[in-house]
Amino acid sequence: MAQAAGHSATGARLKDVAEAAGVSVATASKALNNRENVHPATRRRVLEAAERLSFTPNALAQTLHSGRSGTVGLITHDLEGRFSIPILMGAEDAFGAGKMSIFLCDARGDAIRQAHHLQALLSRRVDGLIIVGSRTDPRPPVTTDAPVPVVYVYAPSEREEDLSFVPDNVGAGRQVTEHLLSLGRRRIAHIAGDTSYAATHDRVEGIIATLADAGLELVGGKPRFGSWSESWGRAATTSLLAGDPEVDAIICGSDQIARGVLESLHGAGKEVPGDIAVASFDNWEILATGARPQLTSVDMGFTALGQRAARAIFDALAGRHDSGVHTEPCRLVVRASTIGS
Amino acid sequence: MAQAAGHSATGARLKDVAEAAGVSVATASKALNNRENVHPATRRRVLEAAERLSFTPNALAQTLHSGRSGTVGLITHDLEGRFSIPILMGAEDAFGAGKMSIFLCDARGDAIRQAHHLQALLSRRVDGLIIVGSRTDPRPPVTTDAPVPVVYVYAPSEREEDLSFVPDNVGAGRQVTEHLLSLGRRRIAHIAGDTSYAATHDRVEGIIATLADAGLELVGGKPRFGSWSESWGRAATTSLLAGDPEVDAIICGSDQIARGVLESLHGAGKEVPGDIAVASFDNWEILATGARPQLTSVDMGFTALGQRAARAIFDALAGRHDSGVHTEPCRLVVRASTIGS
DNA sequence: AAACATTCCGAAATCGTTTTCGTCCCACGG
DNA sequence: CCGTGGGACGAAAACGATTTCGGAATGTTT
Repeated sequence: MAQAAGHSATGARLKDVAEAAGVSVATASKALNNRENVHPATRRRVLEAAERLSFTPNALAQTLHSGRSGTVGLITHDLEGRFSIPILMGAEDAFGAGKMSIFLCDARGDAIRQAHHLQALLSRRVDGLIIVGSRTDPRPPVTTDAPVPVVYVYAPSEREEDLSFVPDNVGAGRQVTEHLLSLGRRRIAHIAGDTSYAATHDRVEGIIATLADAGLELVGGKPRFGSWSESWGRAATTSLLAGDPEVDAIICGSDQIARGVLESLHGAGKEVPGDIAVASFDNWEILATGARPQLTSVDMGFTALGQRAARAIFDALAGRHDSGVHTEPCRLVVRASTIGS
Repeated sequence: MAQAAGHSATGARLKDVAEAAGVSVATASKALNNRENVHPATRRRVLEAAERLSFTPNALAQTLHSGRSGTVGLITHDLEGRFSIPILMGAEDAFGAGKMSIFLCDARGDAIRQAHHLQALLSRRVDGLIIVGSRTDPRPPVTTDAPVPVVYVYAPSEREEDLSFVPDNVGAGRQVTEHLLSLGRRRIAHIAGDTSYAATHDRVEGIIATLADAGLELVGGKPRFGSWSESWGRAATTSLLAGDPEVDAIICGSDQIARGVLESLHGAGKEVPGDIAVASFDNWEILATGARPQLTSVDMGFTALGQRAARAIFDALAGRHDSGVHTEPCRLVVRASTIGS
């Protein structure tokens, strides 16, 4: 039991460095932090000692003293990491390499778990919080009186005073529609996703508005709502071709739906994009580039969202507060399903 | 500049609670931590005060004093979060709700970034480290003298003294082969993934050994190596059918490959699983359940790996050290691509 | 040589918590 | 009535770093 755990040597403390260099801890601290009033020779001795002992400052003690931990918490509700990993990476980038570390916690859509993680993060004195939702519908704020800046990503907060960043789904709908129109497609159908999602309706809005600007409307008059699945894509395509065989482009609510659509079109003997062009949303690489032909898809820009969130926290920390729901532009990635070779 | 930042109220400190309750901080601490020698009435007063001020102990100060942070670091090299998120969730589960928090950092396969994250985590005094690789090939240890227990997951460390947990790819190959044999399939082919991956060869080993036990060998005599892509699945299937048209089952190196295989089989007019059964590895839900028919696939058990890693860190913290590469069993998930309705 | 300005350095306070010792007071037995 | 034991509480020392402020040593003027 009381055996030597071996790991007791938690590394050198500043005190050890100071002793090795023959100075006080105060001087050692100043030397290491490039404070003034330290003799060059002394500084050198301290630096050497620190190097020799491979000294690493205890970030906890630093935080305790300064009140800043150089840490932000990221609470996600995204079970697959589909959103959170790119957002995490974007945030890490924006925080400049090494200046900040990110605590990622998975709340799994559970309010209890979320509350627990929130309190754990705050008690570790994170300097900011990023909350990632799993859908773009507004959600209740995670707290109303956090002592640090909070930024919502993907799912905006219902509170106006809060700051949120979401992808521009309406714009995404516009972009993909304009792309198809520019290719000369005029009989465009939309096989949408789950109608309970705000993202679904935003995309529809962008699509319909763009068509209207061109004096057109959707084939069949309205979108076909269903679910975010390949099987829905297959089923919808079958019924679409039966009812409106002259369609020349299909916008799909997601890459998954598009995969089903492609399969059905292939089975029906339709050429893509020769007979019918196919485009979708999400740009989920594994699905979009695995498809045949590869899918034209709108990238939702998760990395950019993460960067925006990180910068917003930086700004808030500097006293520049912001609020409201900000939309971030998406990016159309054109592949062979719309402009075949 | 020097304007009130607004967030100065970092919450109540123990000192505030003590004053509100009319006791010393020492007594307040004892009351909150259920130490003895505190009068019940006093304890009640303290608890009420803490409640009223919504007091949250500063975990940093606690860690500084106790040396235990209740935190583990998870450094991942998995860009997509495909492995790390399930592993993270498994670890969180094993650490009992709320006892431990997990710091997730993405090193993106970059040694510099990894070193930086390592030092950041250690300086925050994590109690343990979990290192997640992106492939099962042995990798150089992240450090040789960490002051805390380190566990490698998915990619094992090259050092024998280190502790690693990896999925049992050989066993996975066995399981899927036995499944097909039990269904009466005898002419089994294997369209494998990238030959540079250790996982590829482990799976091949399991498959060939199991076939040998049954007095069989692979159709074509050996696996067909390629890449982890749908297009490879399509291409390999075409050449396979041309050379060995009597094949009655195909084991695919990944779900992605399987998707390509299914598509080619469909195009060739083969029924799945009527004419040919298809099975694969990874059980990537989005791919496996979206396929038609849905894919029988071997789940690599990431969550279980995360749990094992967490328990190992717990054990090491308790003085029970372990080492070597431990394999964790995988789980065959049977779907329609092998046992059609 | 005295007065003064410069450097350079160290003692001590601070951050918020836990824990170890005292100290105080009350009740009890002798 | 006095000594004693023990329960309740508080002062203070950790934990490891930063920062303020005062003091010592050196150098520069008259």
